[in-house]
Amino acid sequence: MKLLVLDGNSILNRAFYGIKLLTTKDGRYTNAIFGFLSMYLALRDQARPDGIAVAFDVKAPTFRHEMYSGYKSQRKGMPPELAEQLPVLKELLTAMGLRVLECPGWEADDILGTLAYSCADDDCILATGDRDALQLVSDRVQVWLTKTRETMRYTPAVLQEEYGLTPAQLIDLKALMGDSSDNIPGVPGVGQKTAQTLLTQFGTLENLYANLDDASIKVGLRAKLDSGRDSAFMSRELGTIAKNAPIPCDLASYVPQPPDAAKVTRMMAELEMFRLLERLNLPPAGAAGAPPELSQRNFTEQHDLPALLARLGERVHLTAQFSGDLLEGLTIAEAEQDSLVLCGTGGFFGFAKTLLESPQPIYCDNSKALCRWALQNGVAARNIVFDAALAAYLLNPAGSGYDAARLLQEYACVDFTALCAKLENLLREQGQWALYTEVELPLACVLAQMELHGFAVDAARIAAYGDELGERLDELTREIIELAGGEFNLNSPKQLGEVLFERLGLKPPKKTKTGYSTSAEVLEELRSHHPIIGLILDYRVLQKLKSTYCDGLQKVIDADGRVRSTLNQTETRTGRISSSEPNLQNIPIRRAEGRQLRQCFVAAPGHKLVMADYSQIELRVMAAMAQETTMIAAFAAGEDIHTATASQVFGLPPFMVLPEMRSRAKAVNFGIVYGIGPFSLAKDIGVSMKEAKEYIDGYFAHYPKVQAFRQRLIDQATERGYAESLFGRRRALPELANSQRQLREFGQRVAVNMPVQGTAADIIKMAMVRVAQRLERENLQARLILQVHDELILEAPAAEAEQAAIVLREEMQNAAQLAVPMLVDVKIAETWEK
DNA sequence: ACCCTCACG
DNA sequence: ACGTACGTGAGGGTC
Repeated sequence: MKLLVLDGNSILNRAFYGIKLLTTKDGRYTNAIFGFLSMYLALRDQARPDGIAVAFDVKAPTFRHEMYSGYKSQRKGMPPELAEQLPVLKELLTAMGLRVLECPGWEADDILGTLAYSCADDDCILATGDRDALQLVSDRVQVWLTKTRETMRYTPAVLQEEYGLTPAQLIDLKALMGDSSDNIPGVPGVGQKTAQTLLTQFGTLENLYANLDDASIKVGLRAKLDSGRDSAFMSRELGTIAKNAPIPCDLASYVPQPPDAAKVTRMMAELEMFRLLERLNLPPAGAAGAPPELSQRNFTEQHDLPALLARLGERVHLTAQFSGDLLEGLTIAEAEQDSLVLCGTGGFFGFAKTLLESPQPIYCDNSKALCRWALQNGVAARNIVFDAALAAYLLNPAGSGYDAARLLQEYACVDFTALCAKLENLLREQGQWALYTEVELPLACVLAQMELHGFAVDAARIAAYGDELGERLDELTREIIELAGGEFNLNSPKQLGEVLFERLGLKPPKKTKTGYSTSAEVLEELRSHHPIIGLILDYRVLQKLKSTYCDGLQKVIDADGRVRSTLNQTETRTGRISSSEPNLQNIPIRRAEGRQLRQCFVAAPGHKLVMADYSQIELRVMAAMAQETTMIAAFAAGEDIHTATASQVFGLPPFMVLPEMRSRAKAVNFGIVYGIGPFSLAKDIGVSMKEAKEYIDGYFAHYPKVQAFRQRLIDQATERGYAESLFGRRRALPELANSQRQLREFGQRVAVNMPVQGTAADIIKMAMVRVAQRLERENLQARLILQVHDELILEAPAAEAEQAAIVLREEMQNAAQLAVPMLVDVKIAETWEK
């Protein structure tokens, strides 16, 4: 049998802090209960257990308090908003027929441990938000670590991969590190990295201490370990989860009882959780009908593919289920019928390959993931003709998610086949079909290839730079604390604000919603008032570089020395691509200190980076769309557009434009695209609002078509309810009809900005598709590896670099024919910095 | 989750 | 009186 055990307190806590505080009409807090139940339902559906137990802590002291008087002594009680939800949840779970376990003198952890231990011949899943439970993992026991967004499933193999340790060694790991939240002492100054290395080398705490004189342990570390010996062993005892809590170990007694439907319904109605009530499969409380769902038949055995394909007819509609890079299942939809779910059992790979390579057009819901899988597995998936997520994104880029289940509800379709048909019709009706088939759909496969290819990094150099920053930060921290006259956490804006504006008595120039602002802008104003300010500004810069870039990047370097970002195609409201985990679109460049990081992004041995960026793409797009002849002429003549603008606005010939004038004109040029006003322009370039207004007026006087264009965009968007790029990308703008002036004005700025930013996004996307196609056509080895909004980076064998540069330039310049030339700067180098 | 801050285009 | 320039993602702190 399979047992699911939930760590009630841990999951409730996650839910409470992970979800915004909500109250019912009569003022009862429900967020934690809601979050808990959502998580429970998700866990139940994924685990499909036979038995379920929910374990809670009780307030009474435990055996750990007897062992160690300081144990959790500083722990704060739970906030009242959470405390009031706890008894309600327990009552509800009991009414649902679930076994709620509490055991005075024992923590919920120990109940988990005991049940896991009881499952000698059964499968057990422990669901908790607490990493401590990982020590319980075994061949039969999985720990599902619930984070707010996702659940990580831990098996011994996953543990080995992540920590390089066995479950039992995790106890020793914690013993060395200590646990400040439990107030458990470890060896002071030993961090996770050090502890991991020691345990990998020595296996256990005992063995480590038996070999403390081993030459591989540095002197300082040895002294730390030696003086922390008692703490470490004490900590291990406290951190070991018990397996003998006095609870029933008869697993059959955990099979859920029939729920008290009336009581559950009443309680859930009082908590105003009607949707969740439906998901519990109890009689509904009177409200709303259930959303349409795919009903499914499960097929785990191998199938007769030709017969299936024949039955499906011309088109194959499928949704794919991935677990990381692993294709776990394919759900094949048949119109007006139940869907077929095929899972990864024997013969599944061959089945999936044949299906994806079959000549029938494939309609899917995540073509990028499918392309990735195909590329990784030597499968030629050339027939993907439709991606529901991409279609829905083009129809509405402001959606909160584009998975098939969500879209089925949103578009009120009975099955995936119907959904695809509906989305296709809408795209055609709205004139977005070309953008869809010629840009977004082929781009998905290009992005898949880019994600897989990754960007090579010089790991040693990142590490060395991180260390250097660490030393400089330590030094700065010392100086700042000394000037501040006492310890505080200078990563905390709240504490920093208190130090600056209360302890040191500086005048706060600006407040945020929640307190004093300590942004760089504010600090810059205060720079001359106290020597600490300059140091804090320096600290901020270095801290950002170290934490986000040095430390952050090092965490995600793959074994082959490359970083692989996720390139999100359905994320932004303007049509841009975004990059995450890691974000490679915001690697520093503007300051010298940050630019060093770009030197860490390199071409693989024997290769070169070929980098190209569009010069002023958004301004060119705007000039072309506005048909502003003066500006178009300046671009056509190859003039420096900021100097040309300054020359217009200041009424001087270009050679008389001073650097100051050019930089002001540049600020106006940028600002115009964002719908800037005098206030912000004044702030940006440090002039009076009056002067800023004169610049803007002067700008429009010399570029009247730009002003007319802006007005036209606003009028059109207001009339139609959406803004639109040159190639038909849309963004709905309900803000334009809002009664609040502030929101309306925001809508107007977006109505101007989106068509410009969106058109630029369209163009570089077209370029990416063209580049990828041409590289393939010309049998070049060069590959796209990154896009940064107006920049494309290729990695090419050194011998191919020149040719790749030509391809890149031509395809980018010719991606779209506008009334202005698209100028592209191309560079070939070893690193991203040059 | 949300805020603040800051990195990029 | 209030807010005031678009689009992102990540880290750290706090609730």
